[in-house]
Amino acid sequence: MSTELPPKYDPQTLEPAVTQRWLAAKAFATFPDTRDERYVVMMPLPNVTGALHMGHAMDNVMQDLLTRWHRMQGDNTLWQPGLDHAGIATQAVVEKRLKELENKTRHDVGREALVARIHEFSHQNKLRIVAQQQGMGCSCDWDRSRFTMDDVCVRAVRHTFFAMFRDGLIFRGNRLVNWDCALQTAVADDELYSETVQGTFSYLRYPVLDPQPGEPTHVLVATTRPETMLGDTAVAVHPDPAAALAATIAAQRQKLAEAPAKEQEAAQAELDRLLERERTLLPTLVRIAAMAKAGRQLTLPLVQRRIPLIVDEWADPSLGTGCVKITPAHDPNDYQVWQRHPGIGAINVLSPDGTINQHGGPYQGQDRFAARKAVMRDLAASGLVEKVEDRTIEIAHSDRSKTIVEPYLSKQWFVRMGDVDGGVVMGRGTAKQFTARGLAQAALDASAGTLPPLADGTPRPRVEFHPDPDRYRRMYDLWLAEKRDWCISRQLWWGHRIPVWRGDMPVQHLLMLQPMLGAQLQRADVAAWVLLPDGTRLAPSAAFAHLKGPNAPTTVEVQVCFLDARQDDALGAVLQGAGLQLDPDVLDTWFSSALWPHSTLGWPDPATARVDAAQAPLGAHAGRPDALSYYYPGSCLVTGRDIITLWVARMVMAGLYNLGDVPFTSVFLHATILDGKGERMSKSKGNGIDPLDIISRYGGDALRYVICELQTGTQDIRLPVQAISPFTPPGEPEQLIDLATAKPGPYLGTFLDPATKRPIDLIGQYGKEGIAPAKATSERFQVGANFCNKLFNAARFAFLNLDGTAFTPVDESALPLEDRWIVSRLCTAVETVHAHLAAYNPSAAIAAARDFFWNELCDWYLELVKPRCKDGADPTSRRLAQQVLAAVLDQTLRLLHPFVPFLTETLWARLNALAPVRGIATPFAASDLLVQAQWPTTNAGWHAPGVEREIAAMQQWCVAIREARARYQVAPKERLVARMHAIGDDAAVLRAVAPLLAHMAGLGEIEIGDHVQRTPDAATVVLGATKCYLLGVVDLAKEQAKLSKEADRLRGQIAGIDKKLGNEGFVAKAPPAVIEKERQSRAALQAQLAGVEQSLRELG
RNA sequence: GGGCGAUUAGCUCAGUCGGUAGAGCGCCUCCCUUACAAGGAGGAUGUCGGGGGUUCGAGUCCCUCAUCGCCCA
Repeated sequence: MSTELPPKYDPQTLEPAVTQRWLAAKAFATFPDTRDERYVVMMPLPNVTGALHMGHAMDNVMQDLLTRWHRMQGDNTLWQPGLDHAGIATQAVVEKRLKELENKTRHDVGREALVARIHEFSHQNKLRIVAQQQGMGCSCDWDRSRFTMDDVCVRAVRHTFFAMFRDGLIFRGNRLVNWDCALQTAVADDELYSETVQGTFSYLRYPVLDPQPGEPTHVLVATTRPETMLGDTAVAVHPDPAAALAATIAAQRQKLAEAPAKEQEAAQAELDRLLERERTLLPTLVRIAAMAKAGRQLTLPLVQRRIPLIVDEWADPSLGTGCVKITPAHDPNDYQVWQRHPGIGAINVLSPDGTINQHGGPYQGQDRFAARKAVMRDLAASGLVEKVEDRTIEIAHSDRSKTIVEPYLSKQWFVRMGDVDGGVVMGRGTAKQFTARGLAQAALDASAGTLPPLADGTPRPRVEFHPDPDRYRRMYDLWLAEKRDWCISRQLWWGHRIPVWRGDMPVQHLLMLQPMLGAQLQRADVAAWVLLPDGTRLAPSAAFAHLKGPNAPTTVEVQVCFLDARQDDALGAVLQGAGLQLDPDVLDTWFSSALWPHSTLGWPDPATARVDAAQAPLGAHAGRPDALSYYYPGSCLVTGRDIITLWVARMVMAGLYNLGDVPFTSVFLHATILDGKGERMSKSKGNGIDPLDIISRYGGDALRYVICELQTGTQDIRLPVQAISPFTPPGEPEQLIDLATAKPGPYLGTFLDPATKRPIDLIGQYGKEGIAPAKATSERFQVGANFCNKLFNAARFAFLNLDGTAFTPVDESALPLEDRWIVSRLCTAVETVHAHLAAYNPSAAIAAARDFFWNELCDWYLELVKPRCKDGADPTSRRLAQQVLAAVLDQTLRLLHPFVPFLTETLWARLNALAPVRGIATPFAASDLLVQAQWPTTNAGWHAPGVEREIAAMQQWCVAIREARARYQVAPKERLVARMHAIGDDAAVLRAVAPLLAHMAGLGEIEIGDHVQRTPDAATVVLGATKCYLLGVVDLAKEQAKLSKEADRLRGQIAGIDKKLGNEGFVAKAPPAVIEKERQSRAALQAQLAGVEQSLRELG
């Protein structure tokens, strides 16, 4: 392989070549070995649904940064990559394409064919995602890549489900879910978005059954969804409407009294409205409340059902009609009312496809929106519609199908998060087994550090959050503390099917089967439950006893789960014969994600985990321990804030439940990437950026550099996004359109180009509409490309001078001043970068690395050694310079590698070729590939504080002289004569650095001492007690003005300090050290002022 | 409605223990100096969101208001 560098920095050719080298060498592969130090990062598995965006880029770069850093430190480092099948998101995309391209629904193609199509679709995306990750330089162990639908993961899901089901932690229950009628599945709260739509508010009259004299004949209710009245099971009124309304009125009076002027009017209007209600509506409500307490009933119109009038505080007398129709199966609040009044029951009137079911009487079969019209028409015909108002309504939509979701009562599977009588056995059968009060409590204990110690007494590791431990732990704890049961069933075809056979059975039938089934159901690899009609859950043996007893019901529900999936085939027919069916639903994607940190390592049994032939085996082999025992528990989970509850908490629970140990000990939460307007980046909004677009424009290293720089702490990041205008004529300079200020276009994801007023399409969805597609980019990444260009050129300069550099041990203290200085600064840089990385502060780390490289190595050291590298320089000095330059470049490349791996790896190869052995007193550890090289270690002998002070003085003088040169417009090439009036230490330091200063400040001659004299045309530069005269550059009048200004500035500063020192409080209370510091700085300023004043006198 | 966070240079952000504010980009001046114009040398730029308070001293601690964001219901 040639290590020659091209003349220009070109990431587009350089980076793919490096990727090939790494992959060919399997540089990221790792295996269990005898090292105790290990570092394990489990990639937050991206969805297979689409490509990666900048959020993933942040996530991946942070992981790679930590991974490379630890790998270089010699840890056995595993970064486990993989992909998530993302149940609903993926199925929705494939179904949408099916509809668009073939006009078919999933039911047209069937379950098996649909799953096959999704597999095919997933495969394409997997390739794309891996290409993106490799373009970013991700150093994952690709031979261990997993997919949540792989055999290994499928088995882990099965085992976990089985164990939780057997332990009674998984159960099926009746709950209100968000129902997506288009996809016909429950969707999670985080899969919803809300949108304002134009709707109506209909006032309906429900007849009172047998009204008594003086009682109202109807009760008025109001609703935005009239068709749900078919499922009403009650009407509620407040138990004490008078008191409730009085309280609201009192609160409004208070609000009015405190309202600022501009809100006065609105507050007064609201108060008037409430008082009006008190006069007109309240008497009726009081009467209705009394009727409710007397147990009166209503007739539900259209379906002619009797429903009770009940009292419940949910009915607010200040809103609507003061009475609320209660539809427990279709409204979350009404569901709560039902929980408080179980007697009223719940009636679900919707079929899964959103049509009215058999409970809707005459409306059965109608779509819910058609039924809404029909219900209103029929109610109006009966004179039961009081009025209809137009109203805008916030309504929840499914993010997957973009349709309105319906609250829907259905049977779903849940994981019990709360505490359980007798506790939950965690890590059953492992050496780490313990008992927790419940799953959520175990995860809470993990963050609090209150898990019980291991059997040998050592404390169990806890989970800590970075970089803000308290804040993020609070988010985690607050969510877990609710201990809300986790709904894990999804009515989809794509995913891990719920492995439970279930069905209703006549008790007689079940008892007949007992001789045949009884023994099977007792097996350790079979878990079964019998559910009585009242919800009681019994184990088979208890159930058989109970069902033979006196209070036995006639039918029961039976649920059976096999540990071994093959039993579904073997015994399925038998169970089917007995009337059971395999549950059609699949598991929530997060269920398999929760297992990721151990399923990928082969749990429950690495020895029998089936992986592809080309992949790293998970079981023990070739004398190595198995992957699970070596790599679990892992080290650090890197992810965004929004995932704390969805995933981090669930991984901790699953790890503790299956293995008795946490999956990781650190959680690094990085920032969220926002666009220029502060909005979250999203593909569908068109403000997202594909990392590959940045890479093709600026390079992967530039992308990484800037991402590291952006990650400062807890601060979210604004990344202004520009579109590359598609309207630029060929040959003309590219136009960028700022998306923060561009007006939105006709569709979501489109914008108007301000120059041409034509729309552009940022999401590639509107080709049919004739809208020009445009790529997004961000100029922020130019900074990263500039850095890389600088590094490339600095190294190129070094290489020009390093050919054949040999290593000879040399004591650091014997080096010339500038060599000792750069080595000392390097040492500080290494310590600083390391400390910032350890504190999860990549921005501070890369800033420290950059400052050293650019501001010290390039700006000073490379310039300082140039004379020693020239032809004709002293050979010994030249040889030393080469050795130090090679050594410093070596350490710098190592230090920068985790940030910009492609370029540093390229330069490393060239350095290896030119100067194979590098070091100062001893040679550094060699490595063919930088990715596997040793992280720079600090060397106490390199620190040279005295040298740093001398060079700092030289730099100060250099800058001051350059400033004077600029001010007096001295040509760069002109060599000046400097006379420096200095005494004592100052003079000694100046003499030591004089040759360096002369070179750097463009001085032809320097004279130092207390005897030097200025000339009238000399510029004077004053630093402390020392004055420097630059001969022959000055315009006398200008100089006088300048010095006067300078003297005024100094007097001002001194006056400031005098004021402080004159303050009795300050002198009395401030710490002595602070006072002393002020005194010293006053003395220094005073000396400088004296110098300036003298110069003024000298000017005349 | 509840919780969390933010507000510092034109832009994006740092700012440790309370001791008179920094970086990068952008801007201005000069320079194509034999690694780099994707560069070098120099320069300008701030009522630290507003108002109170604590303190000898507040960007930093406390209260309050305003604006913006996120999460939860």
